[in-house]
This record gives sequence, C-alpha cells and structure tokens, in this order.
Amino acid sequence: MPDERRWVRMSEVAVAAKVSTMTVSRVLRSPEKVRPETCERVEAAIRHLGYVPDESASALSSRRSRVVGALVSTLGGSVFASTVDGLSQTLREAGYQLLLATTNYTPELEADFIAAMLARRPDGLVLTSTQHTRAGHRLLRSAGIPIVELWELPERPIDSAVGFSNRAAGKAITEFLADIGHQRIGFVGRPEPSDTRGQLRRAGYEDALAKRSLHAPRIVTPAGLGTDDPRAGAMGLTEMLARWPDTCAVFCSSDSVALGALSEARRRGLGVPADIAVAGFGDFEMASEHGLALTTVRVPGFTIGAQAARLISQASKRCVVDLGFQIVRRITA
Amino acid sequence: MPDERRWVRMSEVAVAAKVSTMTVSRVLRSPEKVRPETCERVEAAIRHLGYVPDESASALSSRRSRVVGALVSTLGGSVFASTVDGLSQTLREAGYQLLLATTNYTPELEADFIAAMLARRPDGLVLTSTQHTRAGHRLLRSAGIPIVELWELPERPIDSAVGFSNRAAGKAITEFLADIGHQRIGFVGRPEPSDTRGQLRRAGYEDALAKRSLHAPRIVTPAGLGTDDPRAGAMGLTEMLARWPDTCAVFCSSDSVALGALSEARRRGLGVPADIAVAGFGDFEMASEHGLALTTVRVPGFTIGAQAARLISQASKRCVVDLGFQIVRRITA
DNA sequence: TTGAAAGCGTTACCAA
DNA sequence: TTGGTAACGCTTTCAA
Repeated sequence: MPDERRWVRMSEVAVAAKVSTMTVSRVLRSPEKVRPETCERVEAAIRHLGYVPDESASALSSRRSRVVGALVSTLGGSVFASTVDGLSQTLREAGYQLLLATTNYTPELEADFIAAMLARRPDGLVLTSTQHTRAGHRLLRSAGIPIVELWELPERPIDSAVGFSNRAAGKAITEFLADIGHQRIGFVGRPEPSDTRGQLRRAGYEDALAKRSLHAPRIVTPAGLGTDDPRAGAMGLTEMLARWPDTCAVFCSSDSVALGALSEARRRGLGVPADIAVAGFGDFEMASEHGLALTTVRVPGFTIGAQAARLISQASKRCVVDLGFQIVRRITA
Repeated sequence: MPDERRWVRMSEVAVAAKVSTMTVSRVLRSPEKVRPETCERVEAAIRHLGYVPDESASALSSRRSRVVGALVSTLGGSVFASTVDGLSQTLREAGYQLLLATTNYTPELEADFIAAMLARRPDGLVLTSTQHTRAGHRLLRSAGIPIVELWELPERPIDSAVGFSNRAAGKAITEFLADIGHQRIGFVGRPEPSDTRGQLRRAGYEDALAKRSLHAPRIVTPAGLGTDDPRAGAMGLTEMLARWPDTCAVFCSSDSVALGALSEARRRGLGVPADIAVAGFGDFEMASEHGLALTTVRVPGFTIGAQAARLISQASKRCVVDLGFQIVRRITA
C-alpha cells in the first residue's frame, strides 16, 4: 500500500485562492452563487493542489450524506444485478453514491443490516425484500428518509415501491400458455417461504387455472437447492412428468429454472415445445432470441433500479410505481 | 417519506447511562476496555433509546471510514456479480461496508469515479479494470490505502491484485480442445479494445495454436454488440463457418457467447460436439451440468471478491494472488 | 476503568 | 458576492 496520504484540506485551497473556506465550499456546491472570476481562481487552486473534498465532514455538517443504501438478497442468479446496475448509474448521474449490502436471504439479520446502513445516514434506502421483521420494519418507518421497496407492489408499502405484480405476471403467462392450446400446465419453482415473489407467481398460476376452469394445480418445488438453480428445473420436470405424465407445458418460476427444464427435456428426447412447452420468468440475457429463445415474462429490472433512484433523488412523495411486465413469446412455448 | 427524524446522539445515551460519551464510544468499539456492569448499563441505554451511531462523525474523527469502494465495469452479463457478492459478504463480516459504482466501460470517466470514491475516504479500493488512465493511475497511487485490482494478474500492479491469468486460461482451454482431438479451432469473442481480458484470452488461444503448430489463428469478433451478448456467438459461429468451413471447435470468450454459438449450431442442425465443439469461459450458472452442460473454464469469481476483501480488512502488504482456473469438461466439447 | 477537552473538515447562519 | 463563527457527533489524547 502506498504511504499514508496527507489529504489537502479545504482551508489550504482557500489560502491558495485567497478566499475563505466558505467560498471554496460554494464553488463546489453552488457555483452559481460565486462570481465567475473567483470561481475560476478557486477551481485552479483545487486542480493545482489535487484537492478531494471529504464527504464525511460534509455529511456531518450538512446532514446530507449523498449516499443511498441498497439491501439486496443476492447479486448472483442474474435477478437483481441489472436492478443494481440501474440504481448505481442513475444515482451517480444525480450525484449520489451507492452503499450496497447483500443479505444472502437471512431475514433474521435484516434489522442489523438496516441499522448498519442507517449509521451512514443515507439520503434514501432501497430494498429488494418486501417482507420485514418487526425490528426491521420499525427502523425503516422511523428512518425519516425515502424508502423504496423493489420488485413487487406491496399491499402496505413502508413508503414507496417500484415494481410489478408478480401474481398478475404468473397469471398472465399461465393464461398465455392456455391460450396457445395447452390444457395441462404445471408449475416448477422454489419452495422457500422466504421467496415471496416466487410464491406470488405460483398464486398467479393458480388464479389462471381457476379462471380457465382447467385442472387442479400441478406444483413441483424441488427442495434443498439454491435460489435459481437450474437443477430445480431438471428435477422439477422429472417429478412433474412422473406425477402427471400428460402435462404438456410448464411455467418455471425463473429463467434459470426453465433452463434446467429445457436441459432435462432434451436429455429425455422430448421435443420443445411439441412434447413439452416451457416458459420462464425474467427474460434474463440467456433467454434471448439467439440464446435459449425462451418464452418468458420480461420484467424491467434495470428500469426498476433507475426509477427507484429517481424517486429518491427527486425526493418524490410516497408512491407505488407499477412498471408492468411483458409476455415474450419465442420458441419454447 | 416518514417525518424528519431526530437522531439520538451519543451524549444522550451517555446521560441515560450516567457515563461520559467516551465510555459509550468504548462500549461500541472496544467493549473489553469497559467494566462489564458499565457496559451493560450503556447497552441497555442504547437499546432503550434506539441509538444508531453516526458513522460520518466517527469517520471524521477517527480517520477510518470502515467503507471499501468497488469500481466495477458492469453487474450485468453475470461476470462480476458473484465477485461483488463475495466482496460484500466478506467485507461485512469484517465490519466494513461496500460503496459500489459501475463504470459501464467508460474509461474516460475513471478518474472522476475514483475521485468520487476517495471523497468518502475509503479504507480500501477494489477495481475490476487493470488498465487505467493517467489521471486515474495518479489518484490511485497517491491514495494511501490498499488498492486491489481484480480478475487479472497485471504485470505492474498498482498495489495488490487477486485473479488469474486470462492468457494462461485461454491457452489451456485451447490446448484442451486440441488434446481431445480438434485440429481446427476457432476463437469467437468481442472486439472491444477496452476488454483487456478478452484480448488476453485470445492471445492465449494464439499461444496454444503456435505451441501445437496447428493452423493460423481463426478469429471472429462480431462488431457492434454489447459485452457478453449471445448474438456475438451466433453471428460469430456463422462467420467462422463461412470463412473456415472445416472448423471443428470454437473457443468463445465467455459462456454467454458460447450460448449463442450453441443456439446457432442447433439452428443449423449441427451436432454438438459431433459436428462442432463449443467451449465457453466463466462457468456461469447457466453452464452447469443441468443447464447448458457447457465445457468451459471455471474462474473463482466469488472467491476473488472474498479474497480481495480479506486483503483489505487485514491490511495485508502488497501482493498478487493467483487463484487459478479450471477446465471443466461437460458435453459440448 | 473513566472522563474532560480539543479537535476531525466541512457547512449553516448571519453579518458585512 | 463574500467572510467569520459556531456547530455537526464522534474519537483522540492525556490526565485522573
């Protein structure tokens, strides 16, 4: 590591530019309030001395940290990565920085994570979970900053929310499968109760079956696998066909799971979609036309992040933004 | 947004516990230096008042921010997501928080990004790019904190580095393809000069051809596509077979690209690996046994992040850690 | 083991 | 348009 650095202080810039620290501060935060010539002199001094402001001091003094915290369950599995990307880029454009923590699906620790973020006095907080522990909920409600819950439209949001209805999406894709002629549709997903969104998609699937007066739900949720593990799809399809051999379409709770189902179908020599249709969820990169060409539900991951960033940077009032979803038909169904 | 919050100050905790603020501070940072009974009294007051320390003030006073900055080109495309996951989790265990910025492959802005991070006075900085602008380089060298470059072993690292040799990996997988009987091997990848790692894999590919005295390099790099776009693989395979029809194996610069190649092969009715063998790079989740079953190079993405976190939290001295890679043979080659 | 005082580097507030 | 002064909430340092 390089030698301990001595940071240049604002007062040194002030001396060099023959102004007070207040003027330097103004040049940085509201240059329009400073006479152009003064401004230039200060900027020259800043460049010359290589001054980098200390945001901790700024935050302490101004009570604005220009930081936004994000609590994400995981970055693996493609699901939230693009959302964090959208957050990060959009926040930066608005002059904020992103403090990120991955909770790895451990709700018990949620309150600790939230407290750790709040210790930085962020100007906003973003969460991908919409289910909270009592302690977490209390901390969030009393934080006094915009809170945005993502990837769902909670019935009773803490503050704001940006997402779409997982239940409506599950229903829509199931109805779509029915519309294109599939009468016996199964659901392959994850069993974890902590995966609220997966549960909602499954509920949507059941809604569709009921609405169309099809059969009783055919649900398979292989246990003991990680989130979005393709094996869930492979094992799931196997179990599905064992229990209900006449199943002609499966809706998988995510594209990764659908990939596993596709792989298992191929292994069995089953034609897709002739023998078994497969639909996924997410429209991850791999689902694209020149990839798996998967029929799936496209959800606006990046936009969710970008929109959440805007809500916070514009200090919008409480709102719930439904960004919708889209059925994308490709060749697997 | 909830009403503006009045945060509880340490001095209020001190009053409630009938001690000085210093004792409260000690309870938080080094409880072993405080008499157990005092400790308990203070902790009770903290819980009772719902005190959440202000890290900005702490950072300002102690000159330790307990924040580590990470500059990542992108989170999409699966490449760095698991590394950031590893970073985030491991840093948290060590009591640090992660400040994340995605640069979206814009090297001109690198210096701005670095300066923005340095403004938080992080205790360490992690970068996925190993090529820097002059300005960026200067800032990094003089930052006075541990800097860790990831996913490559730079010849002249700024400080520390954690990764593997992309060139050796490209060479190894190409030699592997030769070993299993392929005499005419092509490379499909990305053309961007900013993608140093892709270039190095390609160089490794050429190394292998030369070493085995095979043919002249057969390199195809479809232009105008995003990083890790499966279309690059689809278009790449098409072009490869047009220019060198007898090609019997392709090494793709990433698993996403390999997915595109696989898709194109299927579209053409080409057997894999009978007619054309395909190898990828990365061993992303989709490459797994129950997914694409792709022959690929496994790289320790998560571990790279975790190890970088350790280097920083343990204030290790300058070092370059080679975490290696692994050829994973599945069914596509 | 505990406490008092003096910063840490910036910005709010008010005055000139 | 600019500057002086007093915080901001914590930790360092030194003394008790």
